[in-house]
Amino acid sequence: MGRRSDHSRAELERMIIVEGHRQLAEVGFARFSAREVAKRIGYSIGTIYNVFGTHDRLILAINTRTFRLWADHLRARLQASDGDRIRTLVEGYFSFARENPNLWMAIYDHRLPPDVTMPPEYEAERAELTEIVTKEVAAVLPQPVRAQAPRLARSLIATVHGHCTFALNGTFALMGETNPLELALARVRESLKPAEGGVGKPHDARS
Amino acid sequence: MGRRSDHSRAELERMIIVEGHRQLAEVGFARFSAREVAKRIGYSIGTIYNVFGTHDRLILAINTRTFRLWADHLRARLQASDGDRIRTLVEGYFSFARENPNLWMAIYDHRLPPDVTMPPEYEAERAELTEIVTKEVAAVLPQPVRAQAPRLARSLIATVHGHCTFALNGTFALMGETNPLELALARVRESLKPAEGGVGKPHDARS
DNA sequence: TAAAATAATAGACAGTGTTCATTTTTTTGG
DNA sequence: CCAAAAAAATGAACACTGTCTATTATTTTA
Repeated sequence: MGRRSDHSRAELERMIIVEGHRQLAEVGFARFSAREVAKRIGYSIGTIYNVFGTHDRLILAINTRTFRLWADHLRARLQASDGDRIRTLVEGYFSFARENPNLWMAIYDHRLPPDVTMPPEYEAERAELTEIVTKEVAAVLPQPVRAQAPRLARSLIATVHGHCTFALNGTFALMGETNPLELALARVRESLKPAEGGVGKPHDARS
Repeated sequence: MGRRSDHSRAELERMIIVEGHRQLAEVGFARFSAREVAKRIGYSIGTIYNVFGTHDRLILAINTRTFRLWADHLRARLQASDGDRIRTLVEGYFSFARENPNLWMAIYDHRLPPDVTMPPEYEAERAELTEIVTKEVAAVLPQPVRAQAPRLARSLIATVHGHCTFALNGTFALMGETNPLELALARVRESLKPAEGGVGKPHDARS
């Protein structure tokens, strides 16, 4: 068979990614199957490999989509924020992960072999996410230290990421921790404290 | 065949775990194969399943071993510490992960299905690791807030974990970060600062 | 309309985890 | 010492996986 109905190559690619996304969200990274994706959209396994070449590239494409949805999620939250944009950011990080656990975890479950290079869209989407955070961090830092915003943002992302990971994978539950989100926020607040309110100025750091 | 040479059941179990550990360290979680482990110790695949019952339980047993080695690593480092035990702890966390990337990552790569319960030794070994950190954090906290040591320790572990994850999986490299360890240590120092030196006392927080 | 290019197929291959009837070995009891 | 019971080990079979590729079908082009 050749081209079926009126799907262009780009449309087919999109179909596969969308269905793959649905699959991945449903069964998780470990049970994801390219064959099953093909079956569900009425194509054969060969087509998937004609389009994406390899399992890794398919996952990469799906994860790129997850990054975009995640960034959208954060932007929407920030737009509706009550003013405490740092809290909004941390809550947005957590809520996306909690609402899409399999998709979120898949981003970190997937370790690509050293011979596979990341597609530029993947890196771009990822960079955008970092940028969203960096912007907010910079806005909260006083002029003299604002230049350190990128590095501090990286560190705070890692901090929140660690807390979110432990929240989703059960580590915190094992430790007896019941409120990972507030814990993460407390850490972030600490790091921004000397900046947010100026040195010495009292600050309502909730625990 | 029945019992071969003089291996008791416990010895066989140990053989499998040791070889599995070696395998996992070599090829990583994604490429790990129970069949290969069996082959390498001169047994058939059936024996592995007679002993461990399932792939998940085998991984769990191997990861339990990793936890014990990790705790040993930290204890040894602490014993040889120059006095800055918090730094020693953070460095110990990172160095173990860096020296055993596949083993360390496998701990978090492995998501066990909800019907599988963790063996008690697994939880115990994990709790011990937490305890090591909690002890050091408590030692550094002043009396009035010492009761908060367990919760703060959990949070700091998550913080360091996040930084270590990004260091190993390439996220920090993508972000342009070249010194994840010092970044993590800076965050930990911040959280312990009001405690370590008392409020207002100057403190040598390196960045 | 014939030829070239493109798209899609599905069988084959080498793996995987898992199960289990069968065989081998060891232990036990008389 | 040897037969019967218990324990240990086997490996073929099953249903899956990712990957490759020769074949077939369709579309586009000239």
